[in-house]
Amino acid sequence: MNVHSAGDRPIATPPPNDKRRRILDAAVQVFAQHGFFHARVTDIAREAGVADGTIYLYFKNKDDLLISLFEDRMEGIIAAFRAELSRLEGAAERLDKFVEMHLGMVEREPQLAEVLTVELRQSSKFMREYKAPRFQEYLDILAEIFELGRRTGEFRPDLEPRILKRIVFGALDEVSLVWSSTRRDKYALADAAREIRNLCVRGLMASAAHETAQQGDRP
Amino acid sequence: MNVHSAGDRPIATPPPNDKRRRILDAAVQVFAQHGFFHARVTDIAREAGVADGTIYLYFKNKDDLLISLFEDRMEGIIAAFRAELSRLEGAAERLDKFVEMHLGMVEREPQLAEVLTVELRQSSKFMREYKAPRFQEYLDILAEIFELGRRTGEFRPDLEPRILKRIVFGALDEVSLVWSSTRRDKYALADAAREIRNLCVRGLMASAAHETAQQGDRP
Amino acid sequence: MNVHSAGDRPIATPPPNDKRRRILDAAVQVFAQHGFFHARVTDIAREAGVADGTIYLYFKNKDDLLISLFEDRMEGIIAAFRAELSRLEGAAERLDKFVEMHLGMVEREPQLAEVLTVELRQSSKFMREYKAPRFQEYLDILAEIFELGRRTGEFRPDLEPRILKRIVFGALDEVSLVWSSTRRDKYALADAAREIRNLCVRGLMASAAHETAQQGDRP
Amino acid sequence: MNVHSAGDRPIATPPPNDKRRRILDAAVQVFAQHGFFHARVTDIAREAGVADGTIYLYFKNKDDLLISLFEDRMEGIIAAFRAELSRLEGAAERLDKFVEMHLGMVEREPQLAEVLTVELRQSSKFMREYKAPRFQEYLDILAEIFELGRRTGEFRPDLEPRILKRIVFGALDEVSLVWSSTRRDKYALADAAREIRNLCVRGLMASAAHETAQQGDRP
DNA sequence: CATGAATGAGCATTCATTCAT
DNA sequence: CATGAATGAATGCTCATTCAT
Repeated sequence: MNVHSAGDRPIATPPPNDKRRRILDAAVQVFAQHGFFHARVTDIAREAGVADGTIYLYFKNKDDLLISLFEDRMEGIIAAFRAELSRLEGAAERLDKFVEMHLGMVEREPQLAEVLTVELRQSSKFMREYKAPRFQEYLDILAEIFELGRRTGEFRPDLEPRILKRIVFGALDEVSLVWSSTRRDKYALADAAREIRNLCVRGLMASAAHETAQQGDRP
Repeated sequence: MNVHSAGDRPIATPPPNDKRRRILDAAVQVFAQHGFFHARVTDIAREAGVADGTIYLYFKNKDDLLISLFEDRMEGIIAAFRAELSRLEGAAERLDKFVEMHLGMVEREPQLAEVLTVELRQSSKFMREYKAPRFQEYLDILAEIFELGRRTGEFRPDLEPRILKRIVFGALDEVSLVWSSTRRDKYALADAAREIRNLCVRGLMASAAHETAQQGDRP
Repeated sequence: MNVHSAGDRPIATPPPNDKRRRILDAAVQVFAQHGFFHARVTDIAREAGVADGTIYLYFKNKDDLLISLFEDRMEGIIAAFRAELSRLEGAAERLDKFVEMHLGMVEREPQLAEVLTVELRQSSKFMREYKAPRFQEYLDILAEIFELGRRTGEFRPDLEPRILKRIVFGALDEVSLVWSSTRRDKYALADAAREIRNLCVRGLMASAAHETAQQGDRP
Repeated sequence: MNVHSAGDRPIATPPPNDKRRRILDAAVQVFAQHGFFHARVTDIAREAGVADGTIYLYFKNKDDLLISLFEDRMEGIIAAFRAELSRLEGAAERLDKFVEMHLGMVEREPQLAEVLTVELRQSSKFMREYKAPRFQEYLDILAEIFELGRRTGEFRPDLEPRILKRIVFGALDEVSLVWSSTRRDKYALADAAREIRNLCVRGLMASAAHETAQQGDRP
């Protein structure tokens, strides 16, 4: 990302926190491949090209490594999402973009997606205290979209952003999980995106039926 | 369930497969409390009131215990769902019922719900081969509802049951997870049910906006 | 062996101690196949066609089963050896016969031979107290042959039966072990018998060399 | 052995592979005392003054520890034997030396002898694949002696080194086993050595009988 | 800062033995 | 006598974490 700054200093100077980054990158790979519990710290160290002990210079313990990984990656993702969304006006447009970006990320970095998705869940079991603030923030982007839509009258006034953010995230998450675990052979993520968008915009009911559905389509 | 028949036989008759059932019940508790990985076989044994070794008379190993638990419970759930749903006509009604039953189960047996939901995911990480056939069957109930709706014209003709079943399940699952992990203080599951139903029936858009939203917004 | 007596009683009457014998037979098979330590009592029970617990009606424990097996089989062997040897006059003839019978037994019942040979050794490690009286008796048959030869002047007067019995048994045992573990492909037991006999009768030295070897070498 | 060189270097220099050697030394003691199966890895660790886990840094598992122990010790023994034997001319002299060295080793290191002898046998039961190459090499030293004697005409031309090496090893082994397990009270190993030597040189037959049997050189 | 050898707590699993039927 | 389900003590091995260099 900060590629341009590279020329400013002698090339020999390693980027600050080179090791930390390499460890995090390695952790993504290893956690994604074996799952958090079966991942060995040694394997992460080897993958990162550092000694086992080095990991403990940057992270308190294995749990902390997962948490840090999560926070670190989410920070970037949240920033990117906010930047992109801020350029759009309507709530519907933004929701579309959110869905597109979420699934795009899954498609581009399936390993990362798997860690953020699957491993987070199980970790919440044993890290009861960890509230995953970045995850909340991520969800809040969604909530804000719903708020916006409600405020501007674009969306129904009776919708509950607090709940809807979970619903939409859950849908995205499940769809991503299937896609990445089945090695993308079942359906394209683009199809999933369209289906989610359709559900949000039109619901499930047959087009004409909509308004009429409530009153008169069964004579 | 068979409460009435209880009086018919001598009380002394021990329930068939008493031990197996007690172990499974104990496993639900212990897995839910500590998570699969942190759950100790010894704890399950103690909770079940049997010796450690007894567990291995009924299950191949700890993994098999989780899988068996999953299959066993899902079987009952699937049967109950099918029975209930078969009494309803419309796809929309059935979908409503499905949502209601899923969340009702979560509310009644949060521990079981957590195991079926959270632990299954992580287990799929390390039990790559386990395809969770009962879970597929459960999802298929959803898919069948969408098929039905599409066929009868009740639902949009362009919806994809294969994807939608994942979307709706993901939504239900996420909503359940939050509810059970936050100890129900955020919102009632009934609210979540209503929100999901609304999303399915009406989508997100403001009532009038619908058709117009697509064309009218961009003159 | 006692086949003739079978007709004397109703066929239905099972031979006394039928179970005990079946268990011992099974133990030979299972011990030979897996070794004493890796042999499971359950496997012996299955092979014998009895329940696990039944074994403990006839034997104190797994160790006792091995010991009993040993005593039981050795008893028969010793009796047979004594009977056969008593019909021969000379010590050399008897030694020949002993070698022939020992290796013959190995050839006919390799499984039994393996248990008596290999498993006994390791058991002596952990059953420090067990003196294997039948084994001593077996060795004594050999010692008696040497005694006889010494007394009659057939053998050298300076030989030590106490030690020679071990030497000859060790030779037989090792040769048997190799033969049975290599699945008889290296050499025939008959060759080994001849070699042992030659060693005893002629020693290793070239025929003429004998006396001269002792004096002529050191002038 | 390298006692003199001790003064040459700073005492602080730790022997290379200190831990590995200590573990092997400890294993000899513990295996000899309890037998392979009853020996606990924990006990070996304590005896070696290392942690349990340390053993697994040097050896794959308990089996591998036994095998490594065997290979390691045999290597030294084989080298020492070859060195010593190469200084002797005749086959008979070499055979004498072999017997002397084998029993000398048993006398000096009874624990090691017991492990190499007893535990190897039982291990071959469960480590079917392990061919004990060093043991073969050890036996081959014997075979070579017989070959030499046969070639030079010192020994009978009809002897079979392949079989005789087993016979002599078996004799030595059995004699050693008894000596070490009876805590040397029965006979001195020197007696056993003499007895084996006599058997090889003169056979068992009374002197007169001997030559007369063949030709009659004693009036 | 970095290393990686050493640590040792922790746990799933086995299997000889028992005993209620 | 016979059964075989149940027991629970016993142990090999793993791997997160430390710390001397």
